[in-house]
Amino acid sequence: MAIPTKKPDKKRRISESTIHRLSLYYRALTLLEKENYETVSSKELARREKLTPAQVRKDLSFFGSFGTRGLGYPVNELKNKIASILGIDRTWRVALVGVGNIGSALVSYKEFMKQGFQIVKLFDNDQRKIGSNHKGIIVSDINNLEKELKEAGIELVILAVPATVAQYIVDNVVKAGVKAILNFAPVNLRVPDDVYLRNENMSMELEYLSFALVNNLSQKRVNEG
Amino acid sequence: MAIPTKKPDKKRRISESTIHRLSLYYRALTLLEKENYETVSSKELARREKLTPAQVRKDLSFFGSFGTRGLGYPVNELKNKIASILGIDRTWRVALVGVGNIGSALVSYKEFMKQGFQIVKLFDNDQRKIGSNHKGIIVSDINNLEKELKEAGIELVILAVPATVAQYIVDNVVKAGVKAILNFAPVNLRVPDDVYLRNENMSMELEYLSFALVNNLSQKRVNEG
DNA sequence: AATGCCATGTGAAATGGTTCACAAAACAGT
DNA sequence: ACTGTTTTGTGAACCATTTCACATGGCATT
Repeated sequence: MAIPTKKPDKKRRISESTIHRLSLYYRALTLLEKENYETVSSKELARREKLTPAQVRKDLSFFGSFGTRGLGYPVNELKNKIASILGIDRTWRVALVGVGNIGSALVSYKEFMKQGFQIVKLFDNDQRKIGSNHKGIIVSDINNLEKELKEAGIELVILAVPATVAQYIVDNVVKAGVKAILNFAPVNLRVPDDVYLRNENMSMELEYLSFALVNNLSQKRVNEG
Repeated sequence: MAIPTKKPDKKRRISESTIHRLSLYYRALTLLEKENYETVSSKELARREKLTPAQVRKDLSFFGSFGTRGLGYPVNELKNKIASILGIDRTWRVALVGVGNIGSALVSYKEFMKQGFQIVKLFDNDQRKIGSNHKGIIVSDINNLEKELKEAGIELVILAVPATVAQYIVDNVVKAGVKAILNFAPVNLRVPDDVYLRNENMSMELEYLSFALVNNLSQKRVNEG
């Protein structure tokens, strides 16, 4: 019997930071599970991801109450619950556009697969790449993007193309009805309000380190982005 | 004659978000420069990076006053000023550890070079990779890590190794006196207080998208992480 | 059944970040 | 020189997030 832990509160808006920390908790719990822990306290979870126990409890409390006072949280149960909240208790059909440096690396990136993100289509505009095989996937012609995204039932697109063509491709991805895009190009893309766009800017963290070095920061906070 | 725009205020702590936005401003200014703009308003800068004009002005005001009332900011001058704040008005000697999927991609990643991050050393533990040439750099044996990092005067290390060995390598990187590390492994690493560590977790943004899709978020904020 | 202990869940307080709103400054046109 | 227009720079107000602190609930032991 499933006991509803908390009535869903439509009013409360969950912050981006909280969601990012859920990813960290999920990672920590996966490890704890491997280490055969049955339960874990907010204190231990916090220690493992350099957070505070109060933060852990507050984050989880937005979604229900999963712990037992005096005992802590059941590792496996909490892990599953977080997976369900994040929507990674299923598989997502992902297409990757741009089989260059970054793109090729991402096809083989095992973390994606582990979390249910299955790359099932590849696209490029380079005739030498089109038709070639990457990890069992044949690279499609970018000109068939819209059609093939629809046919393959793609729900999520990863963009690893040069900044100059990114907007053009995004427009076509949107036309194909895809509602979630992860962009690696260092450019700010325009999408309609009903499409989720996130950017992964790998230079940004290097720049932060550079800033920290030249300014001799004492704060030193670990970013988990 | 250099006119000090503002007395350095040791009290004020600059937030991480502000620094990340400086990266965005820098990127926008680089483009504006190419488009031959001489000046730019906070309004236009904000529009280009999906921020508010007040935010742009506030961010910049932490570091001085660079604009002219009624006119806006001088594009080239502001760009240089931000580069100086971020510490990317120079080159950094970078080593990359782990020449696998991600590592190989990063060696060829042009954005790093553009911002002054020069990858000058590569390390791996795989005998088949040691000695091989990637973009003109010979891959060194991970066993010589500490010694070669020192010899090469490395200031910053990028870690692209499996999570299981990341801590061991970080310990050696720290021993070599490196004070800034960018970690791609999905694991929380321990470093001394005087070492800056940042994590690049590529699954995190995908998980955020997944969360957004299953929860039908209306907020939809672009993350520039 | 009662006691002691431990760790959650959560309002309230504190802190931190963003937006507002306007005075001040600079330029253009007359 | 004056007027109008524009846009900066910045305290103050507002809003969001984090931390605090403690009542509550559950387990274990006797």
